[in-house]
Amino acid sequence: MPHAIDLTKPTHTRSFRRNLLTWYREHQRSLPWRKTRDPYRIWVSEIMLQQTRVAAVLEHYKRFLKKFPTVRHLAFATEAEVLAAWSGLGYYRRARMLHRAAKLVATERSGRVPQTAAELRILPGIGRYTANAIASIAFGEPVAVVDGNVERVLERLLQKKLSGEIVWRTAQALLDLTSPGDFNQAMMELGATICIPGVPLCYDCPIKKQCASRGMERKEPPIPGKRMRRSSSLLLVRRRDAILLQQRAHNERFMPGMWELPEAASEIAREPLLRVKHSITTSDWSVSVFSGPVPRLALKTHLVPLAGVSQLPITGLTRKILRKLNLLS
DNA sequence: CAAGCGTGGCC
DNA sequence: TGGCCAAGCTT
Repeated sequence: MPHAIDLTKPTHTRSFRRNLLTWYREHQRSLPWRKTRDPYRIWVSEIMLQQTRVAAVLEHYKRFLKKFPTVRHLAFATEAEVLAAWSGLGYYRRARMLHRAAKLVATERSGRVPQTAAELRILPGIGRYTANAIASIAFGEPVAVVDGNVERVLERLLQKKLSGEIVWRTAQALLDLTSPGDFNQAMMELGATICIPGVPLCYDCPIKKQCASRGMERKEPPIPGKRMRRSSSLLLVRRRDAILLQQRAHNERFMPGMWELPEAASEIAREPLLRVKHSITTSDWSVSVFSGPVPRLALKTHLVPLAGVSQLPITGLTRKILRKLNLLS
């Protein structure tokens, strides 16, 4: 009968680290941010990966770094350029804060990215997780990370709820001090590919012998949150190779300054060009897109050449619609 | 500390 | 089809 891990026993923690790291080195996914130690590139990846799927990040990461290859390139870009490169990734506040932080690094640190978790933590958009991730992966600082994956892995491993500071202490106690970057990524990789939400794939788990809840079902707390269903009508105005876009006010709380299709009058009776479903944060939208004339009260609208649309920070919904209509690659 | 912030892919 | 997320941070 295998025994569950006891964090106070060095033989247990050693065995855990070895098994996890060996597994990680054999099974890790090949990802672009794992092929570099450039702190700026790792920083960008960590911000993009916040609450965002790897597949979605992959599409944007390469393009973003081609456009902004160094922290200085990013710092000297305009916010609109940065948001345009971020378009589709969501959580645009991340891009604004990354841009602000890059400006700080460029102007106050001669473009040198901070090399410790404590200094990284000061930059806008970098919290405890991100600071520790960059410091451990790029600089080998022995600081543990806790994200959704790590928390789930640890709670299953020890079969108990670990709240607040306790999770961080636990992660730190397990951390491999000689390869903190690989260890942190290994914990997250395990959570993302083996110790997944719902039913975990324990058969393939490298540390199952030490896991207290191995193979046991756990009931995830059901979240009641029901999203609101709403509908809207948008207008597609096309003049030769240009379309009409409208910029959201800069003082909007939600996606300020970003570009989208103007609203159509609600009483349009014709059939829409297109219907799309779109979910954002708290609402599920059913959107109808009509072709039509320039609306009378169109504030802050501009006729934008199709070739220039990709340079603008457009919302994800706008991107989705224009792609469906083959107006955007 | 809970709420708010976006999106596209998956089962 | 549609509910459920995914390498968090800020307020």
